[in-house]
Parts: sequence; C-alpha cells; structure tokens
Amino acid sequence: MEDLFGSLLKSESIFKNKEVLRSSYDPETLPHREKQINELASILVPALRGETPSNVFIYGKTGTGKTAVAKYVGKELYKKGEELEKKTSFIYINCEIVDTHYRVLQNIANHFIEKWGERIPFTGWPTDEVHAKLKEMIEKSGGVVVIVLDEIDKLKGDEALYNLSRLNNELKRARVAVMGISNDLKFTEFLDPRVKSSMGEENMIFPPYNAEQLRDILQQRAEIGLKEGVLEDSVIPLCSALAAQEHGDARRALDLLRVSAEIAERQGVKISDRCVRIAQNKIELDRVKEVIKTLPIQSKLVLLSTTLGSANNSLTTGEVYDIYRELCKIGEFDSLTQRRITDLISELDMLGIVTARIISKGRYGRTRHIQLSTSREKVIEILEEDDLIEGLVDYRPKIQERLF
DNA sequence: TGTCCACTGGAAGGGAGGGCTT
DNA sequence: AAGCCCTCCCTTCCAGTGGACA
Repeated sequence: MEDLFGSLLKSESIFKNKEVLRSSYDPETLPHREKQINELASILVPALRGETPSNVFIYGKTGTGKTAVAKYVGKELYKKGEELEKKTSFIYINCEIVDTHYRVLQNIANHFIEKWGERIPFTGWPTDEVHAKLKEMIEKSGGVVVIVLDEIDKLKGDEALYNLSRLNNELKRARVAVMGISNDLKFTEFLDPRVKSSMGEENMIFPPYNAEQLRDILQQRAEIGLKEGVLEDSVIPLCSALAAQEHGDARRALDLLRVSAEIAERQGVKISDRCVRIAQNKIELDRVKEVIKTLPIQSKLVLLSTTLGSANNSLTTGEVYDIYRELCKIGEFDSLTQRRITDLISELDMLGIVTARIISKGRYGRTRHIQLSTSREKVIEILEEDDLIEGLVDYRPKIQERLF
C-alpha cells in the first residue's frame, strides 16, 4: 500500500487523449457535416466584404453537430478576417446559462472588455443602459459582429432578440448578425412577429446522424483518443447503433464510448460490448443522481412525497400534495401552495425523474397521474444523502393506510 | 344533455436578495 | 446610506376543461 498511486499509474492507460472523446472537444474536421459547413459559410461570407450577413436560425436535435459547426465556421471566419484585415468578431453565448435579456447584452458587451477596459456588472444597471453601452462598444470596435445564441429557446422573453435585431438600425460603423441555435423546431412560432421576420432570414436544419455516420465519427475520435488494439471490433458499431436509436445523438455516442473505455480501463480489459452495456446504465444513473442531488429542498420534498406514495403506483396531484403537507409538518418546513407544487411537479417531469400525465376522471375531475421514472430504492438512496431530508424517508404517509 | 369535479396553467404582483450609483 | 434595477421564488386569483355520471 506504500505506493498506491504509483502502481495504478504503472498499469497502462488505454487513452491517448481522453478529451478527444468528449462532446465538448472541437475536432479538426467534422465528418458528414460538409454540406452544412458550406451553407453556413456562404451565409456568413458577406462579413468578409464588410456587408451585413443575414441572420440565421439553425435547428436540429441534440448531438447533431449544430454547435460544433457554428463554432468551426466562426473560427474560420475570424481567421480569414484577420488575414484580410477585415474586422470580424465572433461571440458565442449559451442561453441555457445566460438566459435573460440583461445578461445576454451584458455578456456580449463584456466580450469587448479587454479592448475597452469597461466592465458591466451581473446585475444593477438598467437594461437600456447596458444596451446603450453595448452599442457604443460595438460601434467603437467596428466591423461585423457575429453573435451566436446557442439553445436560444431557453432565453426568457424575446426582448433580447428584439433589441439585437434592431441594433443594426442604430449602428453606423459596425454591423451585427445573429445566429440562433435551437433544438425546438416550433420555437419561432411563439416569437414576436417583428423579431421572427428579422431573425429568420435564413433557416438551416441539421438532420440526425444515422448509425453509419456515427460510426465514422467515433472511428475518427477513437483513432486520436484511444491507443491501438484496445478496442474490440464490435464496440464502435454497437455504440453507434445505440445512439442512432436515440435520435442520432453524437454526444450520446461519444459518452458511451468514453465511459465504456473508462470501465474497461478500470477492469484492465479490452473494451467490449459488455462494457458498453454497463456504460449505458451508468450514464443514465449518473444523470438521475446528479439531477436529484442538485434539486432545491422543496423539489426534493415533492419527489420524496411521490416516492413514499408510489407503493400504490401513480398518484394524483392532490395526493402528492397531501403527503407533501404531512412531510412539511413533521420536518418543520414551510409548505408551499398547491399551485406552486404543480409547477415543481412539472419541473420534475421535464427533468425526466417522474412522469406526469394529465388525465380526466370525468365526474371525478381532471388531474395528473404522477409516477417515478426510476427505481424507488435508488431515489430513496440518493435523497437520504441530504441531511435535511434523511429523517423523513422512512415516514409512512397516512394516505397509504387509507388505500390499503 | 348538461353538470360538475379536481384540478391545470396563465396573469399579475409581492418581496427578498443580489447588485449598481450617488 | 438611500435610491434604483433585475431576477427568482412564491402567492393569489381565476378562467378553462375532459369526460363520467345523472
């Protein structure tokens, strides 16, 4: 035991470079996306002539290469701009993280910080003021600014889009083009018509990868990321096939391969189909675990209520709420209103931890049927780790007595 | 055929908590 | 310190609804 890590280090790693097998890695080439790259480049090329490119919307499911293509083209555009001494800026924003009007403007403005040494705080300023400052900065910087809003459907309200779309009317020395990326095809339906027409000048749809294409992608990454001879031949086709079933998600395929490799490495074996199967379970469980662990306390209570009541299959909103009230009383938590709990249940549903289906029982009203989507034991196990809840997991809700 | 249950989910708004400027 | 501003979480109020039942 003297040299714990020494001996572990000596056992040889099967990775050449693990980062390559992550979906966040930006590869040199993007197989099977040549067409999209060319199309996007031809939309953006006016920037290099100092003209305003059209705004673009890019649609496609998760893991279809939208972000990778956008970043790739952006990088090339910037390079070419430097070369031709045509000023172009490329700003990437993920709206899942930066999700409000204010913060989007703030983020774009802060892109210019290094040059102008001004800093806009997280909060505090009136939004118009940030807008004015941003305009001033872009004007000073000049040239064409391409702004990518990834996961644009996560953006709250369309004021940010409206403001960005009319920015060009206010600028003299600079131009702005917006590229929106979304996996929701119906996203634009709910937009303000003014925004819709100005933003959706060009539309691109990224099709899912099929199993064969996923295989090429994995093959390419495996060659750079893994050492030779550590992979059984059937593994890549299996990962591709599994991910293809899941709407052709390349991110999923890469995760599968990477986690399989980690499992194989730990067991000191070649990567086999068995590793892939284990990896598949592990990925799902890790996801659920992570989501539950980071839930706010009130959501945990709602989840616990569902779990405790779910011995008798699905529960209605009212039943969950009753149990929740009992738990709050015992645990001395403030209890929220049923309206609020409805929202928390919807959130849990969207996170894939419970399934909540609206059903009508006719004479006996309309409600949701709520059910856990993962195993009861696992959920309890994870919830138990929370000190605040620990004592409640063994509670037997009154409603159960009623039902038995 | 109409009634009526047990909710659903939108709208509006309050207030705490973060931060700014002056 | 006071006076703003923005965001998040939550409450209050309420119109709307699918379908079993009388």
